[in-house]
Amino acid sequence: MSTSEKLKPTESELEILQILWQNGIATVREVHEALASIKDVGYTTTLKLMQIMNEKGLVKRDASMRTHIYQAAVNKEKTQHHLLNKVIHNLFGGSSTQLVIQALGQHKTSPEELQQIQTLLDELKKQ
Amino acid sequence: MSTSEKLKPTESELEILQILWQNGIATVREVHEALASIKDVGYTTTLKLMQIMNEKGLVKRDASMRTHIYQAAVNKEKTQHHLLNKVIHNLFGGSSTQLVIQALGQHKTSPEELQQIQTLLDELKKQ
DNA sequence: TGTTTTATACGAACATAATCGTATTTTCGA
DNA sequence: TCGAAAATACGATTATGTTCGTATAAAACA
Repeated sequence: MSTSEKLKPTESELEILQILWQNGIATVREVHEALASIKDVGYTTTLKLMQIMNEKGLVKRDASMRTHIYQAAVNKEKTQHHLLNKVIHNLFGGSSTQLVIQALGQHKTSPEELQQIQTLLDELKKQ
Repeated sequence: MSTSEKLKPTESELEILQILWQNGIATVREVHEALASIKDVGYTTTLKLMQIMNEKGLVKRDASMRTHIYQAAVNKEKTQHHLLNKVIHNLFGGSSTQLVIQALGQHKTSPEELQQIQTLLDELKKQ
């Protein structure tokens, strides 16, 4: 599968990637438990999804033991970057500023976070 | 269709909504020309999509004349808000700050836009 | 007026994603 | 050791989205 395609996981695949990004490595059972805690899903469904993700190259697995060990095969930041660009393009007419304004406006942001953004903003202003 | 469902247009539907949000009203022909200028698509495909969107309640149409007049039936800002929340949740673990930082970091932002964000940031800091 | 163009309606085909049942194998505990 | 539990493989089904061909009707026009 192409690099660009690999950065376009489906929504279900993204849920699994989130868990793998967080855990580093995990078995199907572990991923499934995490998923089952937030939604109603059967074990073999999770298994099948992870098998498909393996075929697509979204995850890697160590199949040397009976219980396979999975890990993400795509970079978290790259995936975020790619999907965020799509949102900016599809939803905000290409203006990241519009997106930023919407995002800041609709959520409660702590003073610490505001400071974090301020720091980044100051740096951008310098250039 | 439920309100929440209506805020989840597919990618193709979103392309059409963008055009309608921009134009206010438009015929199938007009929407199609706009689409055809950016991608390869047949007229009846665009027509069918807009018919489906009408059934779903994503658009409204005036069918009193032979050439129907379409307009968006969902609010642009609400749709942006809803989909952005999904991205924040699915992709950034619920942290809008992380999204903002990524968005600002990966794009060239003009001084005017930076100022715009600064103004918003100042307001948020006051509260 | 007769032919060509333009419009909508609608079904069918195709692609992709998601879900789950069943078969098979392996492991482990009573 | 034997049966239950746990794991993977895999096919089948269902749902959804996308694409387009054909039929039909209305309008334009030569």
